[in-house]
Amino acid sequence: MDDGPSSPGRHRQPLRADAQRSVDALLAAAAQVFAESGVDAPVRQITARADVGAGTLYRHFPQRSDLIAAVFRREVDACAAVGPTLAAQYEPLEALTRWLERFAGFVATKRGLSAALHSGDPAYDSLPGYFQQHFEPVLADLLDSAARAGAIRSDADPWDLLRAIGNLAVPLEDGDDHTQRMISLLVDGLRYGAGSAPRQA
Amino acid sequence: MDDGPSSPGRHRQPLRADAQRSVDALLAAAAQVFAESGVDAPVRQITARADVGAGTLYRHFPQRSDLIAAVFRREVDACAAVGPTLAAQYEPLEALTRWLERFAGFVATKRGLSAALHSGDPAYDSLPGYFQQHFEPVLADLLDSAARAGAIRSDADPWDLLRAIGNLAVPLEDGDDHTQRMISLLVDGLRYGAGSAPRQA
Amino acid sequence: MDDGPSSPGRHRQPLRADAQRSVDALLAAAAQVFAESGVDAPVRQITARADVGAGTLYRHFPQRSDLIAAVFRREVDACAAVGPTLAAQYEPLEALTRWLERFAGFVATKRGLSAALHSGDPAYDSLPGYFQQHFEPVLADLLDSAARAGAIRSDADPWDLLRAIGNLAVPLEDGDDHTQRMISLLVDGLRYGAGSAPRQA
Amino acid sequence: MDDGPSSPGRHRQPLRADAQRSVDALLAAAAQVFAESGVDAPVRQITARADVGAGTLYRHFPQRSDLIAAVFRREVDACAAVGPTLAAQYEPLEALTRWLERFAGFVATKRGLSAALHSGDPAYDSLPGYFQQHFEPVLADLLDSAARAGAIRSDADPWDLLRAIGNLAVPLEDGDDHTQRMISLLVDGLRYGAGSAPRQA
DNA sequence: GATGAATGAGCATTCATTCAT
DNA sequence: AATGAATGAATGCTCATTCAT
Repeated sequence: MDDGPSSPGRHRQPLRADAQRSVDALLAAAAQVFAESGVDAPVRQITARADVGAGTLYRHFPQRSDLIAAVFRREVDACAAVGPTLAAQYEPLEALTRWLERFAGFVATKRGLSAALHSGDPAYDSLPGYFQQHFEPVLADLLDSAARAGAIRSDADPWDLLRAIGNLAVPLEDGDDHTQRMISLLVDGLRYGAGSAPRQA
Repeated sequence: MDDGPSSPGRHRQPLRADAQRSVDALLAAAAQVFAESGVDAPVRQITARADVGAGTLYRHFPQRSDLIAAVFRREVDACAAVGPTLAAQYEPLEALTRWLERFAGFVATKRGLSAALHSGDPAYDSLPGYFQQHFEPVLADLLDSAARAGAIRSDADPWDLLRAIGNLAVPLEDGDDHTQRMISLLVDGLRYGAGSAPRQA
Repeated sequence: MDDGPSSPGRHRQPLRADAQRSVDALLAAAAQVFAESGVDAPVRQITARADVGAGTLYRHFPQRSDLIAAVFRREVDACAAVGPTLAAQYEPLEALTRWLERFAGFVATKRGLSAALHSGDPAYDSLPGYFQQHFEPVLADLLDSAARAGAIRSDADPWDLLRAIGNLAVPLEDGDDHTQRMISLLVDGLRYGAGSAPRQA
Repeated sequence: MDDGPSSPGRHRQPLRADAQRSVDALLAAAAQVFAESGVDAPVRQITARADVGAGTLYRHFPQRSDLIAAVFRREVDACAAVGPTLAAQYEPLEALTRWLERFAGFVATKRGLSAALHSGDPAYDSLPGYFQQHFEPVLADLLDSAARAGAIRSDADPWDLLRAIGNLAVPLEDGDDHTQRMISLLVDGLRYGAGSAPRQA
């Protein structure tokens, strides 16, 4: 399921020790830089922090999106993995809400990611597919469960919701829970018109 | 001292004829350029189209946001003005929905505006205030009416909603009404838990 | 006939004093650099020597070939102008030979020019036309006169000869008159088979 | 007669089998790459095609010119060998002309070779000697025969001619026989002033 | 006031060569 | 011997902003 950093689909190919060191340094550096300056931070900033030549970065991550995907892979996996866990622990609606907040948390710390996704720059072309592939099934399951439980309508499109929250979830000043309120509102929208009425016992 | 285009609050000081001509040309040019290439299009593109020197632009619009605000002023005013009109023509909930879609339409055609607002670049610092000042009261009224009519809850924060839709409203491919669906969902969220139950008679 | 450096065909537009200074500095610097390092020397080398920003160079000479043409314009003009002069002073064959040597002298000091002409790089696309336009008519006249005098054949193609000598005329070590010998040989080739026999009185 | 590819003068030392395989692969790959992209094609292109590490190339061919010479050795030998053959089949002048065209054909397919020879880059220093050593005697013989037959003058310098045609023979667009015409012209130059007059019986 | 020339830091990217593995 | 990862200087080019004219 996992392989060399730049060839997400091929057969695993063990990296030489020095290469592995470089890749690790780059991922760590990029993670920091992305957090501080956004995903479109200058390449140099990353290589400098990783103490690595520019060519090394391009060797392992020929496309900018390759680096982004690699940096976020762990986080994406982690976030996606939370879906089933929540589904097992909470009742469907609660699980859904919690996961959306979790997902928003993931997005919010990725400054510039949303912009990059819509920039039209071909260097980012592969990213939407990457995210869709990893997140859509998870959300689809959560929506299904909630719908089957009668808690929400059954016509919600998971990709629609992911895009919406992906755009909504902007980094905020401390103490501002705008994103959370908006998620709550969206979920209420899903509940509205579901089989069971909202209020009355 | 004057309120040349960049100082909206001061005492009016009529521009010299040539200055006025420059400002007009810049506004027209910027409007076109923003529409074609987004609000972060290169400055030269604008000055070239306006047939004006770069210095002239900086004289009248020292900050990028000054130009953006000036360019959008008419559209902002127009969009804001639609609020009362809709309120007079439709029942509260319908008016609210329609205006939010109108507002989304405004935002969607401003490529890069949302990104600019969150870029952290001080050149855009004054924009959020500008939009808040013009749009918030309008939406507040619409929400109030709808709430008083019992169509939606009464605790909705207009600025929250404006920000949400401002982020949500991304330019889409033809035929994709993602934004409209999401607005509808948000409004349903507002309706959920309002005095009257959604479905049953 | 002559205008702004980058717009060889338009109406003359007097340059501002500072612009003229920059252009002059650039031309002087480029001339030196081309002589030392060839026409594909790094841009930076030229701007540094001219004490001018990189943008200034690109403003006046958007294409590399624009700079080359401008740098060589004087020399091209001078070389082309020598044709009629020689034609007036010497008998046709002598004039022809002398001009070809003069032309070879022009080419020989332009290191890399010939290579640039054949590099396929679009940045040099306009150069062949530039040279053809300036040199071909001059050589055509010289060939015509010599042919009419019966000194050479009448089927020589001027552009063919220009290309040949353009390639032939490579910078040589001091004291090596390879180029001159080859020109002489080519001219002998032209004489061969002309109306009058070579040797016998 | 032959030794390690890079040390033409030392005592023969048979290569290990794997080393020989590498060298062969490199020569084959380089031949293809030179034909497609010229002799100054990126090194990586060659090593990639040879499926060999970069270090391996540098081990066997420390200088770029070593590789070029090795790659062209067969072709050079073949071209040189044609001289005597032609001399045996045709009368001297015809043989001379045909061989010059053959030589031009060799040069013309080596994109960038002529430029490399004059680049001043020390990596190419040894090439002129290599070519001189192989081609000069062949041409000297052809010139001698033609001169002794009275078809051309006797003062032609073979190295001069080789250089001239080496420069002249530039890759051309299809259907353009510029090079052939120029060779013909040069040969006519050689004929001019020879013992026998060109035309009159 | 207007102009637009000049600036020059900044960026992505390539590639010959070295050297740890 | 072979590998190929790493290096990092070098290069062309852009563009916001300033300031001489």
